[in-house]
Amino acid sequence: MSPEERRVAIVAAARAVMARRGIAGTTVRDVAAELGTSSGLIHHYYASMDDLLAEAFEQEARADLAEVLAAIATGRNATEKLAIFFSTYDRGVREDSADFGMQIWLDAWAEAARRPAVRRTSRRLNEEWQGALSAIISDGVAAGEMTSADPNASAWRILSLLDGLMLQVVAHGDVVTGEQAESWSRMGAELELGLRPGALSRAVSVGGG
Amino acid sequence: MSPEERRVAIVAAARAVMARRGIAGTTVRDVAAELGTSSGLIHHYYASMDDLLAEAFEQEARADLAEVLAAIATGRNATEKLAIFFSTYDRGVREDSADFGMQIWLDAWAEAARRPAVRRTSRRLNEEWQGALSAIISDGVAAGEMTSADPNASAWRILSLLDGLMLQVVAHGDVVTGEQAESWSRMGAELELGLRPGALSRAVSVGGG
DNA sequence: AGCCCTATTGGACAACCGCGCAATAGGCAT
DNA sequence: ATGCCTATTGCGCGGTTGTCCAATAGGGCT
Repeated sequence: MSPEERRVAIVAAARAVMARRGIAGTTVRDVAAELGTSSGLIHHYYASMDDLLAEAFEQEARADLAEVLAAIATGRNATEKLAIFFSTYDRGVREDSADFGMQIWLDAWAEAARRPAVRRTSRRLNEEWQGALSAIISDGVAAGEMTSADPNASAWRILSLLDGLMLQVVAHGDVVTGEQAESWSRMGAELELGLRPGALSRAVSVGGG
Repeated sequence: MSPEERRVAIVAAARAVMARRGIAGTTVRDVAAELGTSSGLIHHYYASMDDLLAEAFEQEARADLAEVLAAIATGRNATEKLAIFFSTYDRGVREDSADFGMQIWLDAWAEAARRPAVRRTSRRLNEEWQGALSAIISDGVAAGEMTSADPNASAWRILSLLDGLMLQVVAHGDVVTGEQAESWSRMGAELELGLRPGALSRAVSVGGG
């Protein structure tokens, strides 16, 4: 296996373990076991565990973002794009929780205070999520589909509401169900943007329209 | 020192270390050093570290909750109580960040996946915050001050929006400022409850009226 | 075939963790 | 003063972590 392929394989293994055990729970030996190689090999390609974790978190988060952005791009107007945005979170919530990567965000936010590399990555990715939402809202306002006195603030509110609700689902289990988090965040967004109730709730088949 | 005093002193030391290093970064030896005693003594009073951390976190979080509830009790109607609720968060944001305990909530939510005792405590405290908000909203709706089709859901939305915004402030610094988080969450609550813009923004001096 | 380079191994290492235990010390009742 | 009781000590145990390194294996070039 070439050095380039090996580096890719190591990060892929780290992402798999991270999705299962979280950032804080990912160890060198876990990654090595996932990869089926020795632990020493990881340090032959990555100088420190912090570097590997930061790289793996960035790729994991960015892959998720890219996937959602691609799905959003198929929407034909701002309202439809937002509906698709929520439907991707819907899909994430309903999936087998082992595959759902929200736990790594909880770890990233908590670890941000102590790991500068993780903080920078986490912040940058959060800004990109907010920026994507803000752009959609601005377009929607310009097109007369929705109203917002401050698209920037609206985007932060919608994203933070979703994060806050998902946080309860992931951290505390069924104190808030995934269905409630999804439904409530849609309702919050509709209210925020002056949309009629249910405007974001109708099923939108990704790629189909 | 009597056993009762000693238990109090141990938890106090644990809270001090926790505020400085976070939940995940608090070890038996750290607490012992803070207390000026041996590490063995901690286990003479607390069966496991998980128990001690959960107890310390619970006291820290409950003290904050009690303080806010006491301030809220001075409000003469639901709208005023909500305004006071936000003003206490305002105070927290503007304080020296070293004293502001939001970081331990980030740790608690992340550690919930790995520490059962912490998860139970975190969940219970979050439910109490939501319950307090829900009660105020129900009263406000009954009194005709505000509207909510589902006070329970409204309370979760308001709390989650605030948590999500504060999360950005604590984890990422000035990507969202404390003032923005406070202002935006007030606006979200006003929208959620059908209050006129600014209804929750006017200054309410705690205890004064 | 022979050689060299490097990917890879597998374990050693020090530092840390929670936890438990035998020994001790110090106060209080007698 | 004596003796008991328990708070407290200090260290050791087993296990974990990230990191490092000498040894090896295996593939490509001469």
